Amino acid sequence: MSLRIGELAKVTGCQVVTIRYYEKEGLLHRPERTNANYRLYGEEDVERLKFIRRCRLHGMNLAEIRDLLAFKDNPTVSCAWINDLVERHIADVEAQIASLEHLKTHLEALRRTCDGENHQGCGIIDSLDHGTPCPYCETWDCRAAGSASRSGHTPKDS
Amino acid sequence: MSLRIGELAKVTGCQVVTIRYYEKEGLLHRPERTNANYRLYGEEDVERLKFIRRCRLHGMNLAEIRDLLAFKDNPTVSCAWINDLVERHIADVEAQIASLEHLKTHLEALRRTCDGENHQGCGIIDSLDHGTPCPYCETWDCRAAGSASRSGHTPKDS
DNA sequence: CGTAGTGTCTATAGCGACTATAGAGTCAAG
DNA sequence: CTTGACTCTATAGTCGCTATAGACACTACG
Repeated sequence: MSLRIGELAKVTGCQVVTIRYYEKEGLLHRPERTNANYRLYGEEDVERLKFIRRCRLHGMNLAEIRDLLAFKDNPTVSCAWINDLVERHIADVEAQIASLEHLKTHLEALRRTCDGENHQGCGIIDSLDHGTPCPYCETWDCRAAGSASRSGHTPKDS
Repeated sequence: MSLRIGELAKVTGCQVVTIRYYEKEGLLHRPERTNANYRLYGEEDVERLKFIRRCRLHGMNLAEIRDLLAFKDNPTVSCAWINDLVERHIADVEAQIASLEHLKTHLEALRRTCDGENHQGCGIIDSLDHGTPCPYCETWDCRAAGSASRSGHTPKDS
């Protein structure tokens, strides 16, 4: 039961290029090759890749997944740090939610400042021009990138 | 009243390198220069940069901000698209929040699967190994990057 | 006058997790 | 023998910065 990379992609829902990328990053082992130099994967590889994808769905980054895989391959020490990892992720996710909730209230306030008729300039542009009424946000250390803040919502040096 | 780049950075809370980056990206105009080739900024530049930063805090990306600045510089057409833009951002933020809420429930379930004592292997690793009990997430099209999903939480090809 | 410290300049590379592209080789079916 | 689908490697691009290197400018101090 050997799969080529396209078949592995299909059964795991992962892109072919991403599989090669994971190999390059050391998350997946280097698989056997056919005579034509095609990669050949077995059941273990399928499970390993599924594990990786599940971790990604849980918001873990590749470095964390590398650590988890290393532990899985060789569970010598206590797994307490894995609990800590999950705890940190929960806290991080909570912070992101709070940040996004706050952003949402701002965007909703912004939307209400213009009726889209442009008879007297755009109310949204005006609001953006004159700052927000929220004292918290004036110093909001938000490094949002289209997807809003990662760093949370901490006021900085007032 | 002319500011050098470091002073502009200070009054706007923006990094010096970021200011230069915005100039390169065409968001800020090319400023005057001193004899020593130092950039010199005026009041207008301060306001323009503050506008940009406010937009970033509202989760807008640089392309969107470029459009907003172009409109501000030359508000000829209807501003209805700005309303649409804000609406889209609100929808996007809502989707992200929903996705993160869902992720949070998963992480909390995950945390409960291990007591950190490692007497019989790690429960968290086991859970990650065997998939999640949530049928929704099995096909979760989540492109999470540490900061969780951007693309939302849409089941794909069941 | 020299020098130390700070600020500025340009150009280039790195981050993370992919994604896209180019150009070549492999293989089965018609 | 050609077509098309698949695979290979290597490299560059995405986004919004951030970091680094090496050079120049300016002020203060001795």
